[in-house]
Amino acid sequence: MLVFDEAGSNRTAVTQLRAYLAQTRLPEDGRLPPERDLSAALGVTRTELRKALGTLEAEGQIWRHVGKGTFMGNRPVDTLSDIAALSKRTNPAELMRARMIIEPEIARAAALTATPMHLAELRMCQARTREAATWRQYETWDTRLHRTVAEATQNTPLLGLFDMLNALRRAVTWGRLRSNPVKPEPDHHSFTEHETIIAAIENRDMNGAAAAMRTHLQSVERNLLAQQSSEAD
Amino acid sequence: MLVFDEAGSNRTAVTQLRAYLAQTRLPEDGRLPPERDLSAALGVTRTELRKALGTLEAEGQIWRHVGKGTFMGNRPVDTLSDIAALSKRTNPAELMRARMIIEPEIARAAALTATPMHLAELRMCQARTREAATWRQYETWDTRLHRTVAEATQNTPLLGLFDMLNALRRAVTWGRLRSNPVKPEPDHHSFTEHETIIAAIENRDMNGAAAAMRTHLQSVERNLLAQQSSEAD
DNA sequence: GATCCAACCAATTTACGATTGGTTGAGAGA
DNA sequence: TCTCTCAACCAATCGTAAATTGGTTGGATC
Repeated sequence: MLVFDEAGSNRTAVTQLRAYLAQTRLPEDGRLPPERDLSAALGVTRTELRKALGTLEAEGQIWRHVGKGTFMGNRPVDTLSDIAALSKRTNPAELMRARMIIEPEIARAAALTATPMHLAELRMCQARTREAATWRQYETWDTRLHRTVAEATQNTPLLGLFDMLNALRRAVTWGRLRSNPVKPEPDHHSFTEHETIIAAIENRDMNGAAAAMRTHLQSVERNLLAQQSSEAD
Repeated sequence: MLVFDEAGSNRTAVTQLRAYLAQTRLPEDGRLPPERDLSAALGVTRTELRKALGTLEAEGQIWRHVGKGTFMGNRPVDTLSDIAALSKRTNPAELMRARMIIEPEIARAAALTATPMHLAELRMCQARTREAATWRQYETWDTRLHRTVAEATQNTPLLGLFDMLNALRRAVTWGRLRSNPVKPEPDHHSFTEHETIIAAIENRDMNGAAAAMRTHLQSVERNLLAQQSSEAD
């Protein structure tokens, strides 16, 4: 089945179709008539018309979709920058992979651009997580710590991406119940890992910051898998 | 009208409602029964129930919306408007830095997960950019090429982040006019750079893909600085 | 005077038939 | 035997109408 061949018996159909598209005033959305109508209008069979449409589609001049119709121009991309829609089409594992890809790079950038003010806030957040009396408090300061890293990049779009990831995280793991109501243990893995991240940023160690963040997220992932109801980091 | 007062005659309703929420196993989305059903189930009048619901809503424990229903947890935020807000607080240079941080990592991930279908589409997009008769057509296929790389990661959240960056790009550079109306020259830097990126992904060369994407974006940035009205990539 | 109740309102979801591009298989025609 | 045609069918989508749901109102009830 070859759709690029215009030299075959469908040459007339393609030619007729091209002429039709050139002459006809299309509606605002660039939609052309249904195949059944169009084949009758051009006086060709639907099979022939579909071959011609296939040719034009391969050329990128039109695009088609079941139930929608056939349209002039390029196929529009279905953007999914909507949190709610996105959260329904993903899962915690996929989201974790995305974090593992993005957040180390944010930490790397932060190591380059963090100001003393950011470093002070990072230290403050770290202290608060250690002092936390409940998991709820811990999560609050942990979230702020991670966001401060993103703020330290001093890059507004990057911070926006981070916020989007965070919003997704809330939406995806929504409805969970934390099984462990007590506060985090003093030897919780996150404490030392946070320390490593902050130290690397202080030392302007970009590779170290990225690596430390990656290690941290891997620990979080392990915890997430081991204990489904807890995704603290 | 005071919704925080539990000492009034609606105390029983609030108490009953709290007991109901504690005992009942809610559906996955945290939606609780319609007011009419719930009032009957709890044996209280709808007016009373609505008072109690108002109390819990003021406490932030539930949220309601006409036509949707009543749900546990915090009202979800719509980050859709954030694009517009973000675009006002950033600039092309900052956005370019964010792309330089994110997109190489997307290319790296794509090198690992791209399917033959993705590779074929990448090749197709590349051919179309070379055939483009106008800058408009070129940009269309260039955008699709870059998005195909993001799709090749097969990671929904990552694709969402990429779309957000793209939406930002459109918003930030909105209103520009390309000064050069002719089509891209055959030796445009992007052609060979795209080739390098695609080849690296085909060879499963993760580091190569990331490096090639970084190199490409650096070229784009140079062009952006040299010729303000052109940000083709 | 407060509460209850029924009806109504507007936003949203659900249900269902019609439409549309895509596919299959029998039959005609060469 | 091979190709084309035609009709039917399939699944995704659209359009519309009915049902659902939180919010509001006004008279009835205690």
